[in-house]
Amino acid sequence: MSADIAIDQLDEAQARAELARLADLLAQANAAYHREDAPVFDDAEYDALKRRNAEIEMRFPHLKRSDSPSEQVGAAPSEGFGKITHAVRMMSLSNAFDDEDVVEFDQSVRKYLGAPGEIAYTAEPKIDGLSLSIRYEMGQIIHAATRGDGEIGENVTANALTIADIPQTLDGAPDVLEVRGEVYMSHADFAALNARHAERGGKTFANPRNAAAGSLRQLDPEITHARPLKFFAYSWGELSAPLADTQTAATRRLQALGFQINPLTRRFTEITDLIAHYHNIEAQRATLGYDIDGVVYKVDDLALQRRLGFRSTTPRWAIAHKFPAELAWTRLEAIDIQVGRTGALSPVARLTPVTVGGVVVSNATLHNEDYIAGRDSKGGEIRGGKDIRVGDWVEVYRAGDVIPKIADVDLSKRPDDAVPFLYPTVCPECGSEAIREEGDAVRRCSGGLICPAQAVEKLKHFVSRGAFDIDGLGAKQVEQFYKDGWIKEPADIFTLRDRFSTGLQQLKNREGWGEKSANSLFDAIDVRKTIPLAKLIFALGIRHVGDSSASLLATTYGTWDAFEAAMTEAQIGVGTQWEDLLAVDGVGAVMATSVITAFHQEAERASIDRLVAHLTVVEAAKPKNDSPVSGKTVVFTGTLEKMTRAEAKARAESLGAKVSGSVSAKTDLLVAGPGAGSKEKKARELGIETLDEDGWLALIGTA
DNA sequence: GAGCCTCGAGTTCG
DNA sequence: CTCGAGGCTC
Repeated sequence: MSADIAIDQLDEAQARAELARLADLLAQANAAYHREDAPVFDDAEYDALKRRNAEIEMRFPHLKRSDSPSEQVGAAPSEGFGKITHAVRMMSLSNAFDDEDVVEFDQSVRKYLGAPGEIAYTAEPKIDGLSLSIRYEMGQIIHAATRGDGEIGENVTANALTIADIPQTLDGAPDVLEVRGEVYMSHADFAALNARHAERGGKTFANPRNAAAGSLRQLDPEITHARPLKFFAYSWGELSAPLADTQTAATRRLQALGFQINPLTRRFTEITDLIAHYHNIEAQRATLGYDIDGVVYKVDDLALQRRLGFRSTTPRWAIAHKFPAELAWTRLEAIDIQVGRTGALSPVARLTPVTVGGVVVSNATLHNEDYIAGRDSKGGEIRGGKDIRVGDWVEVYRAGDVIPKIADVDLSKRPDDAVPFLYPTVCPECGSEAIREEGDAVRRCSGGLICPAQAVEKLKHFVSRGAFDIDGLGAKQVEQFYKDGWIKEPADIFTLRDRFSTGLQQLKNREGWGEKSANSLFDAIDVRKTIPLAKLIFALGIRHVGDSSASLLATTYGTWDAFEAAMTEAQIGVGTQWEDLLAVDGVGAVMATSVITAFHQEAERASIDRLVAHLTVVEAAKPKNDSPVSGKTVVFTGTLEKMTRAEAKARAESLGAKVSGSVSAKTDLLVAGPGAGSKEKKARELGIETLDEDGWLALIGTA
């Protein structure tokens, strides 16, 4: 059989046939494995097939099949890359900008754990590349995904396979292992790559990070193969068995499996030592041979990491201590005012283009009125109280290496005729009065939907990701349609097809629009006529109601009819509807007022009604959580010995319980430690179930 | 009332 | 990514 032919003796036709055969076999094997019935092959056989497949692909990259087994999981990417949902979310890290932030980090860890004694931390350079998660099952690489938004990343398996630092098979790994780390390019390789490109007259990359990102996201793996990418492992996602008890041991284990671990990783028990190591690494920055942008500290003990857990997007047990940002001087040419969806006037600095941290910056945010004036919103000084004037020389940096901001003003170079910036009190877009509420940092246009800028921004929000997300109808198209007078409010989107049976002709005549694209736009719009309640509420763009609050409202009220009826009947500050709204955990008076107002203002309400008439709104599912405490209100009292309050609360909430501070008739369960007093007495009077700490831990299954 | 945490709304460039 | 502010806890 062809399986016996050595790979380097295969001709093209044989290779093609062999790849087809392997794809078929491995697909069967995967199906069997995932159904957990009798595996077709044992591990060693599977392993050998997978390796053979990869090796043939390596030799004949152009023969690689679209359904290649090396890219298993998820749909075959038809356009660009397929998506992969991370089994375990890829978190980001919170940042420390100075030594004091690091001390505070340590204090918050200790406070959360409650007098834990000595705590060891690891410190490692933060590589400036892009993060990658690589999944292995039974020692075989299954897929590799970029971080994406943390939940869903892009399938770059074929490209990851070409990186020498990424093993294709692992010996002695847990059955399921997701290895996480950073893909990067060394300075030397970056320079050589750019030199090669320049020679051929091609475009060069601005910095190693862009080169690494551009290389990993090549659609043709052969190109990626020719790019010298490297990989450091530092973390993991899903695991079928623990790697070790500590961060240090776990990364050593990854090293033993064949991954590169950064050699400057150390373990310390004193914060002063962490900070000393930070400065040590900083001193070596120029000679490392690759870009780093800080040092990451992690609690070493994985049991403590587990106890500390996560905030919404960041772990409590790690922090990135960033190096000071790169700075550059340039001239401020103008200050423009943009008007946002809520009417907020935001100033933007137009700069003489300047390179900062490897990219050319020509705009920078100026935040608000006070920032320009050199005051913070409480009247204190920022930037030494220097105001910013058009014509000034300003020092620019990229906050978080992303958003350009102004750090300083050089008064010695200020032109004699420079005058303080006069912040407009009238909306530059519609001429309505722009009002700054007492105690508010932003000035807002009072024009509402009369203001074209607000109307357009609201429409852009309506079609954005997370809201209606209509394929082919992005910010640009919305702007154009608004200018044409075809779409003035969200409801107009859903009558486009009908109203433009004649207009289609016009649409087709416009550049970039053929009959096909116009029809696919209309189809994409029709698809979204059925919309989940949460997305609809979010799409309305009510101030103070974002993604998360919209979901909250949706699950609280369940249906559009219930929500709409409640908001219509509700009165601000009084009545049962108001009380019900405020009883929702996470809704306060400000948000409640904002929502109710939207449903009571005539024009806005009419617009909402016109929109909803076109839609089928999908009921919001009640959050189902089958933990024994989900939906229960729990109160903790007395001294907890195995966990701190914050920890107990976070754990209970992650299981779907609501944690309250005081016992009332609504309380379902009291957890009382030693020293419990009046709360326990009250619970007894009310006949509320009471448990001690061990009873609670047993109940939630972590005794 | 202060202090945390989370969310919302703003922003840049490739 | 950051700032400001809303909401909740102590």
